[in-house]
Amino acid sequence: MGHVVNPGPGRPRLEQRRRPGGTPRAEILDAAAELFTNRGYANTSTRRIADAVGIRQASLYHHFGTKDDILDALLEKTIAEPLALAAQLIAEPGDPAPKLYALALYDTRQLCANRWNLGSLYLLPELRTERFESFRVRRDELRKLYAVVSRQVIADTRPAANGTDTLNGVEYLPFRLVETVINMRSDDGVSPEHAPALIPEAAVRVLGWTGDSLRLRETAEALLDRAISPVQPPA
Amino acid sequence: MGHVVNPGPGRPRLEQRRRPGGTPRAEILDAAAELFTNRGYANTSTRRIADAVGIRQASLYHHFGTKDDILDALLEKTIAEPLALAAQLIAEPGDPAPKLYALALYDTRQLCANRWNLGSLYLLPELRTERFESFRVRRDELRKLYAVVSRQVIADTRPAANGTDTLNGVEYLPFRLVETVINMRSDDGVSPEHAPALIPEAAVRVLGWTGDSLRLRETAEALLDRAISPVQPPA
DNA sequence: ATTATCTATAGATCTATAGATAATGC
DNA sequence: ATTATCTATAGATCTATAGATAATGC
Repeated sequence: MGHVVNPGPGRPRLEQRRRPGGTPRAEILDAAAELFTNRGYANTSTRRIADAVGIRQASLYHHFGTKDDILDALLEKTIAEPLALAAQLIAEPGDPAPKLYALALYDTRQLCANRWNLGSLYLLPELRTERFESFRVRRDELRKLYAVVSRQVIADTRPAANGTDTLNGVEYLPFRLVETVINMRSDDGVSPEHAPALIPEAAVRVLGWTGDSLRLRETAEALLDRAISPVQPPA
Repeated sequence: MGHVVNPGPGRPRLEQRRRPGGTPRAEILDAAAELFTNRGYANTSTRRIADAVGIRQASLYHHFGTKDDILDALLEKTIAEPLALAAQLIAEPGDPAPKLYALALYDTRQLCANRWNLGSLYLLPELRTERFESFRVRRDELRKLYAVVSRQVIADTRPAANGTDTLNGVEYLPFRLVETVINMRSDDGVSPEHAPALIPEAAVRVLGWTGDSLRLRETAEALLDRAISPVQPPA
């Protein structure tokens, strides 16, 4: 009763495997993501994570050194792809507006589509501790890349406004607009259906960009197709 | 050593009073706000709050029934004034754009000026529990009032766009824009200096409003002066 | 009598470690 | 030999309650 076919080396579990993910590590991360987002990080005990996976509490420590390591792994997964995409788009030639739109669209879709709303953990005061320094630095990089493209859009749209005194912090708004998807999802309990059509558009408009929305979106989608496809394994 | 002049009835404290606030309750709330925002709610023990106030851990329970009650009191204080202002502005006659601008300006200023960035606690998963139902309802009301004024601004600016299919969720963006001040302040460690000049303007522009910024701001400031002054005690 | 504090503690956690055990694969 | 699990537990919390104590004010 309860014993299952063993999937590999190691003593078998007492209970059934009950989580998506091919490895114990993936199962633990999925269970932790659900519990952290629904009940809070500090309020989720390692015991409870283990229960959700179907292993004993102490067995978690074979896969992660500390509870903080689990949270850090989850946060890192949310930031890696947006960061890579932003760097890639900036390195390419081309108009900045479609780049910003593409970046915002990709992030918005991810924030809507992810199984758990992990962005709701970004403001956890726990992340201010030294343990999460590396995550904070990487998120800071993403924020800066958004600002770089945003300044390019402003320079492109209103060349006269390039003086420092007219740049009144508006370059940081596109990133913040994308972040609002986290709050929308947290409050509504479901992924905000309008966000992918709304947020990227607002991100360029708030910078003063005026132009044809449909054409911008098409160009951005094309950029995304080219940028993301090489990431897929070559079959 | 450490005995002080007693401020009222009750056994005197062993330690000095060390917090702003005329009452023990106010001292506790200030200490809790600092600790909750800097170290996290679940990571802040009642012992630590008491230490910060200069009383014994058990003495907290004379002023608050549970730890959750402390958090709830802090959250309620952040929502009461914006809610009253929003209701008042909506009840008044006049153009909607200055109303929305005034509301956003008031909230942005509060979010910047408050001693602690309590908004960073709004996404705590702990707030999903039944204990905080009443806070969630009140915050929901504020969100809805923002949407009401936003729809009026849209109807005023583009009467043709009033059909449901063209209202694609943009009515909720002004509220979300104001919320971004919380993230700015959390990431920057200081109050975002540009926010009061940036956010209210973005809130109306994102709805398609076009017009003279300076005049809008003046009208909104006048609205605020009239709306807030009756709240002050009549000397 | 009322108020605000104190000391002491019950009872329930929680994280992480030590060391045993049962698989696979060389 | 390596891997992944298990049992058992040390040591450190943490919230809330019970009941005593020292002020003020009627």
